[in-house]
Amino acid sequence: MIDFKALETFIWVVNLRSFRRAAEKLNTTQPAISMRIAQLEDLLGIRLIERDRRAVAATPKGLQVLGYAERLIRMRAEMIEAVGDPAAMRGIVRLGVSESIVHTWLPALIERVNAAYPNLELEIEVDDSASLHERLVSRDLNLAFLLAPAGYSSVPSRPLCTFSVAFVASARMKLPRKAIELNDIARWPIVTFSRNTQPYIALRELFARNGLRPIIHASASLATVVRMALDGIGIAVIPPAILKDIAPAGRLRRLKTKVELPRLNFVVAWPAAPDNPAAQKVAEIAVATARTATKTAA
Amino acid sequence: MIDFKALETFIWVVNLRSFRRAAEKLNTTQPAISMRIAQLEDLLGIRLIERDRRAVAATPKGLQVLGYAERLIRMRAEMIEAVGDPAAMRGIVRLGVSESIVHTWLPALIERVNAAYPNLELEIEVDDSASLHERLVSRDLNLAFLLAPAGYSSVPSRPLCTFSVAFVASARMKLPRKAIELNDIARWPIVTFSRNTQPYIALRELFARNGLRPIIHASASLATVVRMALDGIGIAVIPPAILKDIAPAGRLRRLKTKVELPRLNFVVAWPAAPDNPAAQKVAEIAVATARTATKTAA
DNA sequence: AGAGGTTACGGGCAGCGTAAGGATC
DNA sequence: GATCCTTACGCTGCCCGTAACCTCT
Repeated sequence: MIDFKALETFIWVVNLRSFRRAAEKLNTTQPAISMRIAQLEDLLGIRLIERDRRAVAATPKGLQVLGYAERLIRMRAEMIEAVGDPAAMRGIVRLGVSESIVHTWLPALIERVNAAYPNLELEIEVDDSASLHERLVSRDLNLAFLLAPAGYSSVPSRPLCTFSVAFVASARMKLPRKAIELNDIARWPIVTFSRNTQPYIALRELFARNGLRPIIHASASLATVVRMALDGIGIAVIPPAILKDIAPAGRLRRLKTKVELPRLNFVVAWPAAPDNPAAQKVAEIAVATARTATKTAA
Repeated sequence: MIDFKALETFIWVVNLRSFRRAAEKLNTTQPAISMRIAQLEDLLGIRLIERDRRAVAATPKGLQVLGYAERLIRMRAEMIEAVGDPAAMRGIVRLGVSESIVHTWLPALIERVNAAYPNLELEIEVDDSASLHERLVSRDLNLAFLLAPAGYSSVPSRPLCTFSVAFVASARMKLPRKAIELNDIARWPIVTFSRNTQPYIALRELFARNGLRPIIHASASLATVVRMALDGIGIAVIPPAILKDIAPAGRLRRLKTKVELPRLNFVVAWPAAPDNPAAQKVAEIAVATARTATKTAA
C-alpha cells in the first residue's frame, strides 16, 4: 500500500526537480528514490513524473497527487503536534548562527529547547550571515539566526532582536573620557567583523563619507576581535551586548561619541519548502528567547 | 516515522475493541498488532489504548488520534480514487448474494466489475438474507445483496431492485387457465424458499389468514425449487424473473390469480465501519446494474 | 565524456510468526 | 484454568547501497 515515505519522496523530487537532489535531501541514494517513485507510480497505475532529459517535472496527475501528498504529510505533522508528547520529538535540527548571537542568548535558547524537547538534538554551525543565507537556500541548514538581508530574500524569516553597535577600547589605551569624534577614532586601527559582512561595509562607508580611511583589521571570530581590543591593538566596533560573555569585566570601555553606527537587526530564517517540523518549534522558542534576553541587555 | 499501517491497525483495534480481533481482521497475528500499537504509542510518546482486563479502549488522546487516523486513511483513499488507474485497484471483495440475484443480474454485475476494475477479484458467497446480514455484521463479508431487513438494521444499505413473486407450475400439471383462487392452490404442495426466509414466512401467513395450511416444501436452493416445480411435485412460489436463467423456456407457467404476494425488495448493504474501498465501488456498480437489469425484466 | 536516471544484485534489518510468559477474571 | 495482551527469538522478505548500464547533451 502507498505509504508516507513514498509521498514524501515524491514531494521532494518534484520540489527539487531532480532524483539525485531528492536523494541527497533524504539521506539516501538515487536508486532508492527511483525505486520509491516507480513503486508509487505502479500502485497508482499512472505516470507521476516526466523524466525528459533536462526536465524532471510532475505530470498533470502528478500535480494532483502532489496536492494530496502535501495535505497528508501536513495532517500527520498536525496530529503529532496536537497529541504528541514533546519528548517524542526526536531528530536533529541543523542551526546556523551568527557569532554575536552565540555570545548573547544562544546558551539560553539551547537550555530552553532542551527543556521543551529533551530528545531533540541541535547541531550548531557558526558562520557569517551571507554564508548562512546561502546554506539555507541550499538546505544545508534547517534554521538560521542571521542579519536581516538587505534586499529581497527567497527564504521566509521573522525578526528576532536588534543589537546596538559601539566603539569599544581597552581601558589601558587612555582614550579621552569625553565624547570622541570620528576623525580621532580613525587615528587608531579599527578592529571589527570580517570584510564580507554588513557591519564592516557600513563602517568603511561611514569613514569614507567623512574622508577617512583608517586601518581596519577584520576577523571572522568575534572572540579574536575582542582579544585584539583587550591587547590594545585598536578600537573595536562590536555590539556591546556580547562583552559580558567574552571580555573580563571592566577591561573594555565603551567610548562616548555622537557618531551613529547602524544597529544589527537579526532575524530567524528557514528554507522555503516544507522541512523539519522541529525547526519551526525551535524558531518559535528563539523568537521568545531573543525577546526576553534583549529586554534586559541591549 | 508513523505510517499508514500503524494508523489502520489502531483504527481496527479501537473499533473492534480487541487486539486479537484486529489481528484476524488484518490477516496477521496478535503479537504483530501489539507491536504496531506499541510502536505507534512510542512514536507519539503517549498512551493510546487502555488495556484493562475487560476493556480495550482508546484513551482521550487516543480518540483524538483516531480522528486524525480516519481522516488520513480516507484522504489517501480519496487520492487513489481521484487519480488512480482503475487497473491499479487490486484486491478481493467478498460478496454475499441472495440466490434470486445470482439467477438474474449477478452475471451482468461480474462482467461490469471486471471491465471497470480488471484486477479486482470477487469472491461470491450465496446464502439466505438472514445469514448474509449476520455475516456483514461480523465482517465476514465486504458487501451483500439481500432482502431489505424488516426492522432496524445496524448496517447501512441502499435499495437495489424489487422482484414480483408469483405462483408457477409445470405446464404438465393441467391447472386451469383462468384465474385461480388461494384455496385451489392450497390443494397442491407448495414449493418455495427455505423456512427461515422472509417470503416463506409471508406465504405461510397468507395461507393461515385464509384458514389454509398446505404442505410447503422449502429448499435453500432456488434451482431445486424450480426442479421440483418442473417435476410436477407442486406449485412454486418464486420470482418469475429467475426463470429464464434456470428453467427451460415454456415448461413452467405463471398461474393467473388475484392473490397478492408481497414483492421482494433487495438492497445492497455493507459493514458499518470503514472497510474495503473497492466494495463501495462494487456497490455503486450493483445499483446501476440492478436498475438497468430490472427495467427490462420484472 | 559526463550528468542523471534505470537495472542488477548482494546484504542488513525491520517486522513477522511461533512459542513462552504474565495478568486478570 | 481460560482468555487476552506482552515478551522473546529466529527467520524471511523487503528495501537499501554498490555498481554496472543506458540515454541524452
